[in-house]
Amino acid sequence: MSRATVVPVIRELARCYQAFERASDAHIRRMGLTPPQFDIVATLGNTPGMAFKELGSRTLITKGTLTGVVDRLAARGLVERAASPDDGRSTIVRLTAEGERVFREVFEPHLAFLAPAVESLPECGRKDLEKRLRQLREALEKRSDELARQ
Amino acid sequence: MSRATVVPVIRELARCYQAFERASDAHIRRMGLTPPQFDIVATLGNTPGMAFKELGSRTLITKGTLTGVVDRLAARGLVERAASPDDGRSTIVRLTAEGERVFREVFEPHLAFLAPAVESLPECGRKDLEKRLRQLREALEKRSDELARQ
DNA sequence: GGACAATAGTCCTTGTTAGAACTATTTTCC
DNA sequence: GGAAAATAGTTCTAACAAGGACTATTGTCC
Repeated sequence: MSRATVVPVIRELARCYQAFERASDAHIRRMGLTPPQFDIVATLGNTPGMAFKELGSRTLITKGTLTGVVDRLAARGLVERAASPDDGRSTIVRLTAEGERVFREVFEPHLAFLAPAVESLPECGRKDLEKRLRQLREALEKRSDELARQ
Repeated sequence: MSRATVVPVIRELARCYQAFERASDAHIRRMGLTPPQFDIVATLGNTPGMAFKELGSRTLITKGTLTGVVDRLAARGLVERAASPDDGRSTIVRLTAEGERVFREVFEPHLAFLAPAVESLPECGRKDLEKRLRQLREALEKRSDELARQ
């Protein structure tokens, strides 16, 4: 019974996200970054930097992965680590001047690249979509919680 | 101008998909498979097997990655390779008897696990969501094509 | 019918991913 | 104020991911 209901929604969700990823990733790679690297640079843009912990929770990149991504960005001179003044365990990550330059060069153009697709939906369609996606997300998060509690 | 329009939709899409992935992956891993392995087993279930090429295009796993995933499933005895009778270059992948058993044990229960989340949306909400996701996907695919053509 | 382009899989490299073990620091609480 | 719990990052392992080089076949077309 559940199959006929569940599969089409999940399939469209997965296909739509994968279409987004394919378009987005291809554009990002053309600009010389990997998708997680772009995510980090975009998150750090227009901020004074932030702790690993916060950067990870904003980008949904787990700490073990984040170390490596930040290492590669640091090796390219786009970000730097600094000791936190408040907490000796914590490390602040921030864009270098070169990182700021890349951010400016890459962030808005990427949104501009995606805009035509999003704007092809009518205004009310975008609002609908946002609302339904939020509902489904909340329901899925509840399933995760229930699984974790078992 | 584009930023205020584009970001919220993309954010909800990404968050919803990631919530799906988190829930789905956690459940799949509990059943002893990785997500790509589940994808392969689910795709091969109720079929006589198929070529690498087709399996890759159905699961959106690229050939280089697929070799490794199939290797690991074969090592666990869930799938097997067979020469194609039609084309000497082609290899057929199919479930073993054990793979069929795992498919039956894992596929429907996974849908049943996801069902409560999807069914928390009203019927009309699901239809709406599917429609909007399809529209957005088509527009995103167009962006990919336009990028590739440049 | 034989050179030559196209195709199917494998292998390799670089990067991402989660999660667990580990170290160093901080917080909590008796 | 000191032991114990919690927390922040790093390191490690196994797996996935894309894409390009490579091998073996098959198809094409003069």
